[in-house]
This record gives sequence, C-alpha cells and structure tokens, in this order.
Amino acid sequence: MFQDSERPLYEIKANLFKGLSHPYRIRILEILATASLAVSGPGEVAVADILTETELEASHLSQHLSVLRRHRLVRSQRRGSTVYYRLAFPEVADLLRVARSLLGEILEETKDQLDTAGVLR
Amino acid sequence: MFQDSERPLYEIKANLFKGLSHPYRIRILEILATASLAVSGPGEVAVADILTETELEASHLSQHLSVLRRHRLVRSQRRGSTVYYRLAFPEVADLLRVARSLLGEILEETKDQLDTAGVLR
DNA sequence: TGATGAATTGATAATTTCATCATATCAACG
DNA sequence: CGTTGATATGATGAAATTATCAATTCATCA
Repeated sequence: MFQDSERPLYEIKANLFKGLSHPYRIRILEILATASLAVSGPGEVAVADILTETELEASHLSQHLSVLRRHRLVRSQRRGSTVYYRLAFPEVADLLRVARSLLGEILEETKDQLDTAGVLR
Repeated sequence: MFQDSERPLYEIKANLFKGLSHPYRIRILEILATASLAVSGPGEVAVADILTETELEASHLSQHLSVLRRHRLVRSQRRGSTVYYRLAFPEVADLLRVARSLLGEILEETKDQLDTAGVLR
C-alpha cells in the first residue's frame, strides 16, 4: 500500500514542528493568520505583499513558502500573474496562539529569575 | 544589558518549535503530559520510567532531556539517585493537543485526496 | 573508600536545514 | 513572438541538528 501515513504519530508531529522551526516561516504564517482574522478580510495574501512585509528576497520567500506547502500548512492559488497564499487550516493559527501563550509563561518565568538574581539591576 | 530576550518574538517562537522537532522529544513530552493529566497522578516521571517506555539508551535520552530543559519545556528534580521530570507549563500539553488536532485535519484531507485519486483502491 | 546504579556530559561523524545565488517557469502584453 | 513582471525551482556551501559511543558525575551502600 501507499500508507506512508503509517508512521507513528509522534514522528509526524515532530515533522510538523520542523516546518515551523524557522523565524521567517513563523512570520509568514502570522501574516496569513492576521489576514484570516480580519472579519471582512480576504483570508489570503498575495506573495508580493508578503515580500514587502518581510523584506525577503523573492527566491528566499519562495523557498520558505515551498516548505510550508510541503507541510500542508498553507494553500496557494494563482490568479493571473499573482499567487495568493492562505492558512490551510484554522488550527494553524490556534497553534501559533498557544505557542505564544506558552512563550509568555516561559519569558515571564525567565524574567522573574533574572529579577531574583538581581541581574537586571 | 543582558537582554538576549530582545530577539523578535517570531524568532523565539521558531526556536521553541525547534525544541519540539524530534520524535523522541515528542514522545517524552507526551509521557509527561499523560502523567500530568492523571487526577491522582504524580505529574512527574522518573527517568528510568521514560527509559523503559521509550526504549532509548540512557545517554540518548539524556541528550533529548537536556534539549527540553534548555528550551524550558520541562523541569527536573533529583531525589536521591532518582531524577524526576515534569512539564514546565500546562501550555506544553495544550500545544501538543492543538498540534494533534491540526494533524487530524491534515491527515483527514490527505486521506480524502487519496480516496479521490482512487489510490486506496 | 571502592563498587554499583542512575543519570549526565563530552565528543564526533552523519544527516538535515539554512542561506543565497542562478536559472527556469508562468502569465500578460505590445 | 519577445519582453517584462511575478513566482518557483535548482544548486551548493555553511551551519545546525541528530545519532551514537565514551567518559564523567552524583548518590548510595558495605
């Protein structure tokens, strides 16, 4: 059979996190998440707009978008010479949100420890 | 100042996902998450028990636990010659849960597409 | 104190990811 | 059809991560 998806779930999960392990890919996903949040928003963003916002070079951005596509985190659609990207699932935004929440805890605790150590003063 | 935490949040977030990007580290976190869920559970797990459950070699496990500690995802406590690990924050379990949910969507869609293509028949 | 069990750290080769430039492809237009 | 704008793919060296074995450290006990 073609059941590559017979891999253990923890392996697939780790692979998902690999797709998320680069700063620019996080930035891209957050741009898309913001677009999907706007009530009257388009839910999608043109590559040119991502280029502008991230200040990446075109081929660098494409490489990252390709990784995101491969990991099924985004979808693309070409209309004429413009390509649009959107989050593939709302849960991607959920994941970013929970990660933000966790980081908040981590950074808060780190700050407390630095305070305790008197490092910040 | 010592503000290494002046790095952009998306960079810190990507780094968090790096800590999660290995199958065994996911397994470890899930073992700890399960321990923290049990109502009368200890919330913590001895290294020896993780060793047994994952069937890793001791030094391999230690290397992974060290990464998790460095990323502030777990905490350890030595009592006598036994070291116990626990999740550093409940949000770690949340993150695993949301990732699982997202993967459910991804795998569901992949399965649908394979069905459509008649590959599974 | 030496031996033993538990766990961690150090070291290094193999593998994967990242950074970045060159090239190719797709779409529109005169 | 050639040119241009937009976007993707290919290629490769550098950097980071993984896999795995050796050595060390910590705690306990006789």
